[in-house]
Amino acid sequence: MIDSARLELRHLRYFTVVADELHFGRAAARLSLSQPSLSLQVKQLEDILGARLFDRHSRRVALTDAGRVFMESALRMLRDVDAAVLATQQANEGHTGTLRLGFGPMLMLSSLGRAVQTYRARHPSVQVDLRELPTSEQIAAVLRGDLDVGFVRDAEPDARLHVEPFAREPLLIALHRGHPLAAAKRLPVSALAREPWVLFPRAIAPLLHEQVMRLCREAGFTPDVRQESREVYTTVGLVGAGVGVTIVPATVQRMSWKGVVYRPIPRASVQISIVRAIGPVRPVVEAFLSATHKAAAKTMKAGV
Amino acid sequence: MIDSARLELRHLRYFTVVADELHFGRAAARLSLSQPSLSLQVKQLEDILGARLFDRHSRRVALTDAGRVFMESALRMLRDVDAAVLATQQANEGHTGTLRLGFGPMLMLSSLGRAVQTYRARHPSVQVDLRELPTSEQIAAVLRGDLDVGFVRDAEPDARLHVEPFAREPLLIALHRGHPLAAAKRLPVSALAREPWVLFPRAIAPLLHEQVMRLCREAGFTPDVRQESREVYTTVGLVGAGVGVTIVPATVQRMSWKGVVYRPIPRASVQISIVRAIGPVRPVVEAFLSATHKAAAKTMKAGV
DNA sequence: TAAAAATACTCCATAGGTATTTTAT
DNA sequence: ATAAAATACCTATGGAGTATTTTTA
Repeated sequence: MIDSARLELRHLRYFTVVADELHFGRAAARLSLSQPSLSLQVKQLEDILGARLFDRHSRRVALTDAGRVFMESALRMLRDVDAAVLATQQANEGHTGTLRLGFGPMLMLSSLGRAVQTYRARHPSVQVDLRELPTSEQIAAVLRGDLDVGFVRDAEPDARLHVEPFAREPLLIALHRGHPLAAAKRLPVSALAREPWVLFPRAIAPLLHEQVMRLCREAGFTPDVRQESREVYTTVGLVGAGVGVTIVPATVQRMSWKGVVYRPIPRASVQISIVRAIGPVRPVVEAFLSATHKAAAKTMKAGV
Repeated sequence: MIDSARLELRHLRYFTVVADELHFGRAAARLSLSQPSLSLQVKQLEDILGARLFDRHSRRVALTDAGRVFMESALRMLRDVDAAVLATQQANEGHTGTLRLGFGPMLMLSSLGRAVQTYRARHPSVQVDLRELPTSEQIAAVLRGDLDVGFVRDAEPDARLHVEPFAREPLLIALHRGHPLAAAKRLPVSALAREPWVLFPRAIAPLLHEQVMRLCREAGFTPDVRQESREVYTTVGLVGAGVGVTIVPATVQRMSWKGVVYRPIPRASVQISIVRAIGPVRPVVEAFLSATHKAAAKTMKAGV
């Protein structure tokens, strides 16, 4: 007689109050229920369990041994129910869960890093997985569903993706400190026309690559790329070694590499975009995005 | 909106199947339910929780983060429910709980001890509390509800108590091994007429005391009690020290005291009774009593 | 005798059914 | 075009109410 399928939380709620009051009348009042209805439900519970839970003497109600055992379980289960409801609501509001973020080279050293730190502090129950990846890999991961959000420097329009601006990052000329041009505080891009260049391959970040090319074109030359390098770290290393000059996003400055100096390029900046798959957004992601947008607005105002 | 009071186990049962199948139609079939009814109940659950649990695409159903969180809790709670029902039934059938037994001096060394050992082995989840107490204290404890069952050697009729026979215990003459009478293998009670006696006070066990007196009366004398002693252990010790002779229940022989010898008294025995409060009997007690009666019947047959 | 639970009934809220529509692939 | 969930509407089980009886201290 595995009749426990008929058991409902209602039975537990009623039972615990009766067990607490040891008086059907008072218990019924506490439950805003009539005494006969309550008696019936308790009786039904005893029937389902196949166990008597109360000893009814007309002047006194007492728990049986089985009743005491069931009372312990019932109280724990009702507590668990509340906890489960709460946990579910927390998850629904994006306060718990896992957030998988991708970001382009060194972007964690930019304002994005501060935004993530703030978010983590305010959502300690969210596990944030961070992965530094080139644009193409971020986009592939986002499309596969392996990544919730990507922060990329050169988002191309894509029908399968939702792209929105996050921040702008100035571009800088990077050159060896011992280089004759390093003497000047301000340096036009045109000054780099005759210099050997170090640059990442186009495939790594097509839009950024295009932008660098445009800057050169506007300065009246095509850069003489002597050395390609897939990693910014390597690129800057090569500049520091005097192999050539290059143009990098401003955040790279944070990694103050010995022997490399940076010079601003007025009005030249790259767009950092937030990339995610179209369609429904998980609550954790939703919460992160809204927090991030607020942070972005703040840094905008602060002018950083 | 603490609407979780509307939550029922039905919701959990339905939800877990849908979450398992990720298909409302198949889940409904597994639950022997129509698809619309199931959809409605799941919707109601989502309303109660204030959280969406499934992402419904017309060809595919997927759990949300909140749904995954709730699924874990729901499965655990349903397991707990079954466990609670089982534990309650176990308690109801007397397989768990606490059994508080009282017993007269040394009775654990008699067949009662074996009965208790057997019961413990067969009911390992029952906690058996044992207390050696004189008759009067056992009766008081049983009446207070501090003791479930008492095993006493001299149960007087009492309207507030339920008394039934458990076993009979022969009576023995106890005397010092160096005593001249110790030479005889068989010894009539009348031989003790001129001897000094050691005996417990009447209040300790009125019926047993009365029985000893009757045996002496039938042998034609009144015992000359030189020393009273409340504890059997002490009484036997005094006999061993040569202070006097006495009559004791046979179980006392088990404690083979140096210098004390025992001689049978034909046809003289004391009734060991099971004493408990009238009224409903807890399942553990019920199970113990029926086991004990079986054990008693067996030792009867075996003639021990 | 009186307090308290159990019975006997009535009612309606809602779980569940059937038929159909909507939706997204 | 079709599979699958949602919607609309209906039915009936059973939870809850009122009135009353039964029980035992």
